[in-house]
Parts: sequence; C-alpha cells; structure tokens
Amino acid sequence: MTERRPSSERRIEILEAALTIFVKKGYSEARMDDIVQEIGLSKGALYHHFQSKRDLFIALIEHWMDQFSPIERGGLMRAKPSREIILHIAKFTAKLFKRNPNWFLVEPEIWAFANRDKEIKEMASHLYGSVLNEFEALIKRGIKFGEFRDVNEGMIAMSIMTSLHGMIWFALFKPNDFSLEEYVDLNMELILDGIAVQD
Amino acid sequence: MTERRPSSERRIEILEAALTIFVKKGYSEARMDDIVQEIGLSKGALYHHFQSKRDLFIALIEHWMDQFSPIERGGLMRAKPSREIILHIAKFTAKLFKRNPNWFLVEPEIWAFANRDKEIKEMASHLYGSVLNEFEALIKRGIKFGEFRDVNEGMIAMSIMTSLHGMIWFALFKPNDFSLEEYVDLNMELILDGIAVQD
DNA sequence: ACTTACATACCGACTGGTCGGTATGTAATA
DNA sequence: TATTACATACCGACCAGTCGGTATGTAAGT
Repeated sequence: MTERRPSSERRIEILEAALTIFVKKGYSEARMDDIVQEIGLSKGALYHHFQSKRDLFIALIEHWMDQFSPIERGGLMRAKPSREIILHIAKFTAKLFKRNPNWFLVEPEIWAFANRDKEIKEMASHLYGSVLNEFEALIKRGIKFGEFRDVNEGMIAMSIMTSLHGMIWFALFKPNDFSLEEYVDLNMELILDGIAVQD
Repeated sequence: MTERRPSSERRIEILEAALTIFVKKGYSEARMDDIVQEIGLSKGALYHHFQSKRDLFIALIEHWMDQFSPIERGGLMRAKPSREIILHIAKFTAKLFKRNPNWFLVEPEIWAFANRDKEIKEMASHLYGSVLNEFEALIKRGIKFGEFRDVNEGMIAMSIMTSLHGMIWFALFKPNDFSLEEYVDLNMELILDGIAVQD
C-alpha cells in the first residue's frame, strides 16, 4: 500500500503525473496505467479521485489554467507604461516555459481535443479570451496615454499571443542555434516598436 | 464493388479522405473504417494500398509536403524586392488556407505525432528547415541590397513562420470579429517594417 | 482470336490483444 | 463504526490488421 494522503494532495500529484504522460504520449496514446505507474498508485485509486479519463483531462486543464492566472495579476506595476508591462509578461512567460515546458506542450493536446469536444473548446476559448482581453486592455491604455499609435488593439493582442505560442513550435523542434529569450525579445520588440508613436 | 481505379489515383483519393478524418477526429481517434467509409471503399482495399495506419499517415505527410512545395518555387519574381516576395508568400499562404483549411489543421496532429515518433519528427524538421531556409535567404538578400537592416536573419525567418502558424490558432478558435487577411497583413507589416532600413 | 497465366484492385467476416472502466475487498483515519 | 484512500482481479467493447476469396484487366503463347 502506498502512503495514504489527503485527496486534495493526491489529486494534484495525479494531475502532475497526468501532465507528464499526456505530453509524452498524447491524450489518446496515454494509458491510465501509465499515469498510475508514474506515481506507484493503483488504478482503483485513480478512479477514486477522477471519474474518467476525460474528467481527468478536464481537471488538468483547470489546474493548468490556474497556473497561468498569475499572468492576469497586475497591481504592482500599474503605474508603468504598457510597453514595459507587456514586455514583463512576455519575459515572465518565457521564464515559466523554461522552468516547465510541459505546461506549454499540453497546449497542442488541448487544441486537438477542443477540435472534437465542445465543452473543452469552450474552456479553451474562455482562457484565450481572457488573455486577449488583458493584452487588449494594455494596448488601449497605451493608445489613450499617447504611448501607442491608434491601432486595432484586438489584432495586436492576437499578434502578441500567437508570438508567444511560437514558443511551442520552438520547444517541439528545438532549433539549437537560437535561444528562446532572443526569440521572445525580438518578437515583442517588433510588435511594440511597430505600434509605438514615432517621434 | 466500387469502380476499379489505378493505384495512383486511388491512393490520392484515400489520402484526401484520410486528411478529412484525421483532422476531424485526430490520428488516434480516427478509425480506418471511417476513412474507408468516407469514399465507399473496403478495408481490404485500403490495406491493399497502404501497409498500416502509420504508413498511411506518413504518406499523408509526404503528400501534404508536396502541396506546399510551390511555395518554394520562385523564378518569376526574382527581380522584385525581398519585402514584396515575402508579402506575396504570406498572402499566398493565407489564400491556400482559406481554400483548404484542413491542410493546415493537420499540423497540430503532425506535431503531436512528431513528439513520439522519431521518423516523423525528422520529416517535419526537414520541411520546416527548408521553409526557414527560404525565408532566411530572402532576408539575407534584402540585407545585402540595403533593403533591410543587419538583423539576425534566422530569427526573423522564425518570426515569419510562427506568425503564419498563428493562422492555425485562428482556424481553431475562430475569433469572429477579425479577418484572417487582416491578421496576416498586420503581422507581416510589423515584421517587415521593423527590419526595414529607416530613411 | 482465344486461352492460359499472372497481376492488380477489391471485398468483408473474423480475431486477438488492448485498455477504459468496474466490482469487491482491505487498511487506515476521524 | 463510518468514511475515505487505496489495492486487485476482472470484464467486455472496440478496432487494427488478417486472410481467403472474387472480379477485372492484360500480355504472352499458339
């Protein structure tokens, strides 16, 4: 018997194991037995904590969204120019990525699932919507205070987001001659300089 | 019995059906029977043309890479500035996408597969490598002729490619308030203006 | 021309392993 | 002693791949 642990702790442990396995094998190829083996637990125990494979995956997405919510924080740097805040978020994201690439590598898995599951599509849309909203607000604010030109803020927000998504491609095919930081910095500069008010 | 057709034609018909099914359901959830049903063929016939599911998928990738090779064409516009050629390629890609989104929506499926299959990873790397090379060459050429600043051409090539990959996100989550063309134009302009020589 | 021989395209019932999920029981905890 | 956390043995639907067979060309031999 494995050491007994309260459900709240064990659930997280399972979710982390599931993340590893889902990333390594993909949702469909991932076996419930693989996940269980990863932490030396039994299948019965897993099904005690989660109703089904799909349920586990949904819980994983929720857990995953929580990991990223600190991005939506703010407060501390309200006074600074939008440019700096956006740069900060980008650098922070890159740092997160370096620390735990798996959190990002599940994304294609989520996309694939979203493509055939309405509920999951809505969850993902909701998350991306809130990320886009955050960037949009920052850009609007930048325009208002004369920092940025009068651009289509929704579009720019999308550019920023898809640029950050480029990190996923980066992780999958590791072009060994470039650094991730360089990539993120360059992309952000291109966007932010591009929309800056010329002097 | 279905009408007999030469192998070369039938293979392509199967590949196109497979593309539809793989995109709709994902590789693992796609059933060989689904593919066969799509064109009213028998399972035996399918296995007459392809050795296995994986073999079919590999053939699909090869077919898919062929579809994109016209991008690597050129010739006709050798004289024009790099900026225009790159813009042309981007617009051309967007048009391709509009005409057949499935060709792009398989990409996440290929990525996912590449993550757990060495051979497929190498195929994908090879394709992306050649796309990157093409953009790199164009940028180098632009630098040489005083069109662009002395930037890291590899990095910029990556920016261009990941920007175009953003279309996939676009297709999956269809933000109905934006147009694809606008997105592509904006991104390309940000990059190309960003590296242009200032006057 | 027509038969023999071989090749290619196709059919669909069947199988055997796989894997998500369940049933039932036991040890710890509150 | 009731509940929670876990283990083990098992089930059965599902599906990639097989195989014996049919149907349609097609090319050489006579």
